[in-house]
Amino acid sequence: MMPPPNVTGIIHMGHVLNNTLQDILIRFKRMQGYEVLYQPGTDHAGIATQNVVEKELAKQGKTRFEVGREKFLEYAWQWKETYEKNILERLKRLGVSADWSKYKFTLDPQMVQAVLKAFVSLYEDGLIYKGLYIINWCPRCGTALADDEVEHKEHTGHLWYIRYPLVDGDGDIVVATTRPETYLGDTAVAVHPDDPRYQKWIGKKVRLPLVTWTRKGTMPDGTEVEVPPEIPIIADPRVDPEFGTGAVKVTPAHDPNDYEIGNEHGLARVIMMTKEAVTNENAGIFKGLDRFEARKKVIEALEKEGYLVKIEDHVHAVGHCYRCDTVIEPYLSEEWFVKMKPLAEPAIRAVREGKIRLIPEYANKIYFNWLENVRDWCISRKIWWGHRVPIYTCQACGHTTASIEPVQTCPQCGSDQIQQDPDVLDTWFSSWLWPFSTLGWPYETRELEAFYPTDVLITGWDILFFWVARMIMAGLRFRSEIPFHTVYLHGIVRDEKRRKISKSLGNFVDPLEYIQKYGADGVRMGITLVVPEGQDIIFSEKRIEIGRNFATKIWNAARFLLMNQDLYEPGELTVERLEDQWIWTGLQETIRAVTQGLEDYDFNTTAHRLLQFFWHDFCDWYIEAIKPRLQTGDKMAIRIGFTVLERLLRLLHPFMPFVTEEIWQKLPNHEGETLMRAPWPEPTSEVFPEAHRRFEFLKEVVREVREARASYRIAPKAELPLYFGKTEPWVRKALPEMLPMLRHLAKISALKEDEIPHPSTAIVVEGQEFFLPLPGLDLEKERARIQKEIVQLQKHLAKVQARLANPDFLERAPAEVIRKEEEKVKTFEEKISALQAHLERLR
RNA sequence: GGGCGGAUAGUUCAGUUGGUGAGAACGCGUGCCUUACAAGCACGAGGUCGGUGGUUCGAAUCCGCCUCCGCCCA
Repeated sequence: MMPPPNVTGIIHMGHVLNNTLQDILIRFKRMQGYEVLYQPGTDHAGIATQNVVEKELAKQGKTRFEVGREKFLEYAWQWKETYEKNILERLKRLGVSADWSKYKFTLDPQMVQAVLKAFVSLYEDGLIYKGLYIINWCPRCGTALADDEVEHKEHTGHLWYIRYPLVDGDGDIVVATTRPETYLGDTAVAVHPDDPRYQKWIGKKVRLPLVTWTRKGTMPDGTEVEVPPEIPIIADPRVDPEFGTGAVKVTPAHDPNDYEIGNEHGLARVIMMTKEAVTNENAGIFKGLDRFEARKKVIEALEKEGYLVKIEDHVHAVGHCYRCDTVIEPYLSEEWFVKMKPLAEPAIRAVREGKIRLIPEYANKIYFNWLENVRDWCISRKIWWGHRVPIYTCQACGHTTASIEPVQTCPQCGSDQIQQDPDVLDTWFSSWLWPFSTLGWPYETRELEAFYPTDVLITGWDILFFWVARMIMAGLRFRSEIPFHTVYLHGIVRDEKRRKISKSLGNFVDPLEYIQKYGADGVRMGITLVVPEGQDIIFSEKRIEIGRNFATKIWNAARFLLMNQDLYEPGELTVERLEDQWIWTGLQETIRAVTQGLEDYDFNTTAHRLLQFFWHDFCDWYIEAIKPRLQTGDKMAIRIGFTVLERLLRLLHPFMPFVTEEIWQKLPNHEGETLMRAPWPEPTSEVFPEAHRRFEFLKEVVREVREARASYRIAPKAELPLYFGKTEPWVRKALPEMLPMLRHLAKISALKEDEIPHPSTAIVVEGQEFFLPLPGLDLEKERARIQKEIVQLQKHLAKVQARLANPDFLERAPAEVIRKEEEKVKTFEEKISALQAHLERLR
């Protein structure tokens, strides 16, 4: 199931990451033979889309109110068509193998039915209610936001200390506030009940400075009242005595905390600004000012009249609209809410009981922490683009109905004066139904039967609460079943400076550009190679360069083998030679590890493992090792080469579908029509651990020879003989067979026995001794080098010996560990004595 | 204020249940156009594993405290 991108805009690297991971899983499962459904779609993104369309209109000098609701929605649909095309094109270019015939948009007629059904059902169950509450109001978007749509940012502001004179008698009380302008809406001053400083003040009254007019307010029970400038001092335990002076102003209509306090103490709510954040009648002489302007004017006036005691710098969190970044105004407004407690409990249980697994595991804690403290969900938005609230109110008798079908006549009084609620629903109110609405719900379809519950959700951390938690609630509520058994959460894609990607920062790059420059495979592999589990991704173009380079490497390796295609004849594999047994064994391990890695959602490690094996085992060693055989027309070498390549292409296909398919089509030994549907490889039991070990030994010898050649500046093309020193019989038997390989890989001309060349350098691998003759060797330098190495080895040896000399270690460490340590001693000692012997020889 | 992460090579990150002589990629240095690949090949340099105390025969790994960074919720 694809998390639907917002149809508002263009997709970015976050979507690329998200869809790449999903597609890897989908292709993997498809090759394993499962019937897979990769369900695509897009989201109408209410506020976001409304914003961009409004901006478009503004360019033409119009507002949405001038064009009207119907016309505005036409514009919005046009917008959707354009961007939808744009998004789908990019996903397809990335190679996303979704079932495009099942594409859904959250405002499709059937999706609308789903929303209506969900709303009415919750309403009838008493879980949806309307109320006048403090909500987060975005004055720019002109709508309420849910709590989690507000972004809190640290902001260095001020703490203003204002003096409120006592009504009876002398003296005054000083309150500290971060939002002085709202004092015009104050209806009390509160102190902590135990605060000794203010005991005698409780119950008295103070007068709001400069306020000479009567303000209009509403009591918690709804009755309208006139509020005088004289306000009471009350005691409430919510007041923090440490904050400011310990006395705070109470503004129930403009602060969520004060709202609570006001309810408890029966305080009036005085709204002092409009929904556009401009001061209203209640602001008296300050009426008609923008909120920030009002703050300035209020401060000026208070200071002039001597009511301002002092100003301090103060850092505090300020809420911002997550869509337009405007400062949020806590505001009293009539909105629709969903009761969350009854929905949250089953959702908590599903995860706690392990029915749903969150990856990474620590996401559980965050999930529980949020759900256990969840607050009711404000779902109405005062915008037009979205699912309209299906509430119908009779203008005649006031009866309200929630209905799926439009209501024409009032079921109570029969009047046809019916008005539908003008608000639309929060976008997430449609997306939380996504796992089953995309399968046809509220209708019982074949898809719903076959694919619900779904299996895996892959999505970003940032929408764990917005979306994931709510989908779990909705699934359990409306389908009585969890929506998916696994949720994989990935991080946010950031730039090199760890900033979020956004157009306004100028660090946004259209993924299409990357795809054009590095190929879809390069982009996919590049991002997979850098995605850590659960953490943010630091992305830079360099990363996909690696993916692109790997794709090129695959292509070149395949090209090389195909160059030798003439040698190929189909037939049984005879895996006999050391290098063949080595690569074959490695392949089986790789198949096992990749399969397991994908089963475990370990994308990053698996991608690295594949790259490592293909590039640094298959290309760097195996292909190089068989080159001499190919020159002599060895048919088994090419047969095994193609077989290994063919298996690797299958393993790589989920990650890099394009190159792998292209090469696979060219291979002489592929079976079937398309790699996409080729069966996933199974490891065979035929492995050769002993051969594997010996080839690793050979590699080490080659590396040591190369190192010696490099450090003594032997001409790259000059061939040297390699002399056996003290070696075990198998080495003397195996290496002559390997001579063509040694010649090709290490420029060894011949293997010689039973004599030690002089001067020469010693090579000791696993206790086996070799000598490389170096005619012009600087004996002094060489001795110094060997001496240095001996000292190093002795240091390590001493450490291990000390460990073995410790009786506690011998007594308590497991036998296996002790054995390993003893082996180390042997290896070190062997190497040291070999080097010392060589040192003698160089005298 | 509450919750959750992170700190390992110049950079981005791996390091399974404690048993390593601490790894990779990029970057850096040196040498190579070796008839698949310079988007490449070979070789190399580079780390007191944030600090501190503890548990242990043994700690990058487990526990306590501290410092710094990030995220989420109030």
